[in-house]
Amino acid sequence: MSSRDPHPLTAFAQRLGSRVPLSEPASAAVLALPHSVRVMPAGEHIVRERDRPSHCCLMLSGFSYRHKIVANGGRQILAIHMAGDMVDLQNTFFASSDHNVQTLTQCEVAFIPRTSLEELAFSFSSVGKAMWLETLIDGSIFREWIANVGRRNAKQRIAHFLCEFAVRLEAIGLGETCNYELPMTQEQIGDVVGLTSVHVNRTLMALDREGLTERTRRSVIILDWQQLARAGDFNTHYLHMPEQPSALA
Amino acid sequence: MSSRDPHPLTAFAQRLGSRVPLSEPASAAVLALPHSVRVMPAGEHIVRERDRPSHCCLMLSGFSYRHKIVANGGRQILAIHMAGDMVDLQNTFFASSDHNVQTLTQCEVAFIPRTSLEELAFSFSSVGKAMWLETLIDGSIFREWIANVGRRNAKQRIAHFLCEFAVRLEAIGLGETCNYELPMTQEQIGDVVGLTSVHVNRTLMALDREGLTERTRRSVIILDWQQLARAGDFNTHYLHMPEQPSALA
DNA sequence: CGTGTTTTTGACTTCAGTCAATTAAAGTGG
DNA sequence: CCACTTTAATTGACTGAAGTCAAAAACACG
Repeated sequence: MSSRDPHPLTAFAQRLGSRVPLSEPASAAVLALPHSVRVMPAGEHIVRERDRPSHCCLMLSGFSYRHKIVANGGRQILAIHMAGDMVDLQNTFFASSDHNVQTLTQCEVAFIPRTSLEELAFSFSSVGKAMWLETLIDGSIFREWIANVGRRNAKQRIAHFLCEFAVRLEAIGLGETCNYELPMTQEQIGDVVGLTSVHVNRTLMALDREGLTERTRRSVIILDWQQLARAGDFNTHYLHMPEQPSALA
Repeated sequence: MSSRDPHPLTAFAQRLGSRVPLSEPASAAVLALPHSVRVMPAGEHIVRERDRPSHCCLMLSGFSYRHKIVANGGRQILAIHMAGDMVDLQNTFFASSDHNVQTLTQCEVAFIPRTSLEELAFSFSSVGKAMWLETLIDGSIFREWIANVGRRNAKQRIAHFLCEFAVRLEAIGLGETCNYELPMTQEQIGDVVGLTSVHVNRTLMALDREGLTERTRRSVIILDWQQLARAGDFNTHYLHMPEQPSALA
């Protein structure tokens, strides 16, 4: 997943293959996708609302986020993306993007022409199905976030987010479930869960005080996974992972 | 869209065709999909969480909704579906559903075997692309709902929902944008926008008092569309409609 | 008509937001 | 390595939007 990988698209091919088994030629076709790799600094826009992106962007390393700005200037983060995620399948088929995508940390991203991706999806139905599944899983996560923000209180929302991030990180082999770096400010966490940074701070400290977590700066240690998952009403079902991660078996 | 339609799938074929132009044979293949039509009473489950649906369900008439139940028993509605919507593309490709789908009113639904739909999608890339677009639009609406529930206040959330419902209804030729039936109780509206029924009631009455709407029981009359859209921070962009409805031009 | 929803209203509570100040950490350039 | 700036985290006092509880009024429906 780093720039020293033999081929930048290997991780992507593996991800697709974990959804739907890919034949040799299908797998080769994925790796043969035309692409250009770029390193982007933190805080840079990958896609802006109203853009018509001609390229789809695949995360190779680092973290990015999608967000919308609402009337009073408030920002809502809609998704966090990490290595292996196709950031912009959502927008490439639309006339124009309905939201922004921005890097959270420094990122390596591979830009793939929309048309090549589309051709590939329809020449290899296994690849097409795997890509479709990816977008369906994105949708499933969106639904869980609607429920998180709409019907859970501050403690539940934040605990849920901490669990989701942990599980997704582990699924791609970065960091352990119970000890990881969360590359976000408390303000950004607030924009994920629909709270103010002040209240995020108070809630995070309460989780620490209750012995569920232990934070130092950006590092999160989950001391009691079971408790935190219970507190956050968290369950991996909606992530539709190929296999359950060990910690939750 | 009613049972007196010559063919129950006509509306669906038209919907797909409005996303991506369909050739004669592609269109014929859509109409040739095996299916069985059922009339379901209000309040019935179409899909339950953890189900593995073998059929995908297409709305022919009536309204249904997806929802999740959270830890404290609260319910969050994730989407409202109306005639022409594919209700369960989301779940048919997963091992098991991650949420419930239930009828809101009496509905006519066509059940289509998952496998037939999948075959069709990959034998006609136009159909496949149109279906993919449908799921991407669902995703776009989910994202807007995250922002609605996460970052807007009660008045904005409800105004936004009233606008969205109006536009979607008009897009399928049921009711006018500014005068329609909303087939939901205030409790259900609350479950859409993440508020209690009491607060929904107070907010709806405030909109009436301000002269933006006029309600009698389930009927909604929008007296000032511009104002209501502004109040709800509503903009049709995220609906990615083939053409803009007249009222918003 | 009576019965069960649904809507409406009022009084009171609470969770989360606001505003503002303080502390801590992370860079930055000399 | 140290002053200097900037950004992020933390804390406190106060406010306010939305929730809770409970009862009354208005409908819908058999």
